[in-house]
Amino acid sequence: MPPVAGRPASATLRDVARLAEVHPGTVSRALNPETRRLVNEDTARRVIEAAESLGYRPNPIARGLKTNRSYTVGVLVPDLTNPLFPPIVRGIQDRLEQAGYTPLIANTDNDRERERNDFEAMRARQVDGVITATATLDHGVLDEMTGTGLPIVLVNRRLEDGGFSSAAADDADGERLAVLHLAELGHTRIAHLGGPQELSTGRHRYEGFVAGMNEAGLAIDPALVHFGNAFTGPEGERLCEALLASGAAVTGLAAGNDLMALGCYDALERRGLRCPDDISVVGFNDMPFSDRFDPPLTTVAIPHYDIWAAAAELLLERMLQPDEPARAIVLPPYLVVRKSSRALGDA
Amino acid sequence: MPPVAGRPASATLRDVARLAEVHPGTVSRALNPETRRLVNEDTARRVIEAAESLGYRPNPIARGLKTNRSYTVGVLVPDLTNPLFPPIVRGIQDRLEQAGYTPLIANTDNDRERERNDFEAMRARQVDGVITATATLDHGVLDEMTGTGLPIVLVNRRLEDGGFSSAAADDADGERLAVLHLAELGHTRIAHLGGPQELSTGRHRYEGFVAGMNEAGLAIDPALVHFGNAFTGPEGERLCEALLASGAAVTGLAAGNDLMALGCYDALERRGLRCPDDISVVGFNDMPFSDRFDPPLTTVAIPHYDIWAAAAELLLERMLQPDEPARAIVLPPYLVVRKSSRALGDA
DNA sequence: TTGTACGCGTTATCAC
DNA sequence: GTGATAACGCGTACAA
Repeated sequence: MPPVAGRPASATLRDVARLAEVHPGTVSRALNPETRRLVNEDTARRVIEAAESLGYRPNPIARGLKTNRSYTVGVLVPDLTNPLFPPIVRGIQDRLEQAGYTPLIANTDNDRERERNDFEAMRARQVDGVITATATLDHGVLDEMTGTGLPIVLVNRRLEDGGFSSAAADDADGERLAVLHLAELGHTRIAHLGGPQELSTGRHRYEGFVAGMNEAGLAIDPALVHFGNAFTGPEGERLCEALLASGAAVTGLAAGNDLMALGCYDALERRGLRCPDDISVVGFNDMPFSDRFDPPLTTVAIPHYDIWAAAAELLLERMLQPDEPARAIVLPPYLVVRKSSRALGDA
Repeated sequence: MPPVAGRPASATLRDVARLAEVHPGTVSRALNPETRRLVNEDTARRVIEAAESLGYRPNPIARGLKTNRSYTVGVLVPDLTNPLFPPIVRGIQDRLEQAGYTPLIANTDNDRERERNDFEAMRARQVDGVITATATLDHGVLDEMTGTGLPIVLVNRRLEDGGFSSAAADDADGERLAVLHLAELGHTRIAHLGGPQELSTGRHRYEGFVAGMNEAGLAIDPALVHFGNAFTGPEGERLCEALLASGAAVTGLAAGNDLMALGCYDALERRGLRCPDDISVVGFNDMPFSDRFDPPLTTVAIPHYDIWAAAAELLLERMLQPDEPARAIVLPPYLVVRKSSRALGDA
């Protein structure tokens, strides 16, 4: 024996059987709601009482060995410290727990290698399904995932081809709302400092930007459109810095997300510009505390909790009926106007 | 068979054995680093090759059934959406994963019932240990936990009696720093709007407040000391509101934590008072984005990541050597001065 | 050095 | 309606 401690022994099916004076098989049937009807009511009651008096808890490990299911699902998140994700994890957890599943959460750190590792670790833990929101996910990893035959649900990103179920906000429509908001305020020189275009999120928001500009009858100046390598504050700062340095005339800024918008705040401040007096900024996500920033951020809100509840729902669906076709759920975003945007010339 | 899908069949020990033309037992030995020395080098190599070619992954479920260990640890967190916790979860995860453990994370929502449920669910999943930071944890639940014999580590709270290991910041010293900072700025009418006194966190911070006041040679006015029922924004707002309504003269405010400080901002604003012009506010925790608030919050920072890394370390310790005495690790906090505090009369 | 055999706790499939 | 038995995948005494 290695010098490691096991867990304290706890009551097993057999212990209950002994106490109730029935066969272990009967105990199994009596305790499982699915099969309880197969057993005499009195016997069942006796078994249940015995189980309770012993504080019996079925061992999911043993059960999993037999049923080939772990009642565990993996949740891949790029970065838990991004305030965007915790509410999300909550949504998933709430729904899954109530269906008897336990989520296994992993930070991929937007690192491909870690992503692959985490996925493998989850497979090894016999997860029954995976929900993933990792950003760097390329087709390589996804193909690998598909190959495993595991039910998988994508969150916040959609794949046109693959047979993945997905739950996401309508990013394009959200960005469109942001642009129209700026246009209504009289802005015409509107920039888009977006996220990576390899990500559906980044691409759709850019498409929404284009759509909004067209709808408002505004021309898109290529000099005002730039894409970052990540949806982070530093990237937003870098992009904004470059934009300002270029001397381009800008009065409105549609950032890829709230973190990038925050980065823009920093760049503006460094240049002695003020938001919204000199430049209006609109974010995306309505992340927690965005109402607390200085100035409070005008942003596009998306129903995070709902998205993840939907993702959990989709996963349950696919785990129960793997042969049904994949579904894509798209939820509507909405604009939250705060103090980082104001009418042009309204200083 | 119920209408549920199992996981796709994957290679088992036996498959590897067949391919390598040895007995399954030999495969087990060859693949386990601990026992590899018992097997012929050539055979081992053949086995390993076979395993790789089949993409074999040992089934932790089966392994756990045998070894009575799951290589899984539970992490109980009060509220993942409090930005305080995610970095923390990261710290734990990083350390545990590198030791081969997978964390099982649960939100207790500061709800006793949920807390108990989550703990039970973890026990059922055969976790090898538990790290808990839940606030409402009373002795009842803790006793129950002790009764199970599971290795348990407390985070951010210490229990004088129980034989629990714990990792926490020196809350008292932190609050002392906050008070001394205000005193140095010339404030003499300093209030403490603290958290629940049933929690060691709340109590220690109050003690630190008292210590700091004494050290600064200031009198403590009971009318300026109030405790909330929770470490939340609304509670901070309620307390501050009441304090202001009482007409007490105050110029400095030491809040129970950053969230409560934020609540104070709201109460001040509603009364037409300005921070720091009229009242200086100091928070606790230096939670993410506290530098982004309006005004940026002066607060006591604690080494979150370190605390949780330490917690992970302690848990590993206790899992490997359950008979060693429990240890309490206390880490030093430090002050982060921003714009929510200023010298008295310096408006 | 390797094979054998059993058991971990549970469920499924038979009999009875 | 219930009992007996095998099997899930792996680890490990014990025998060879």
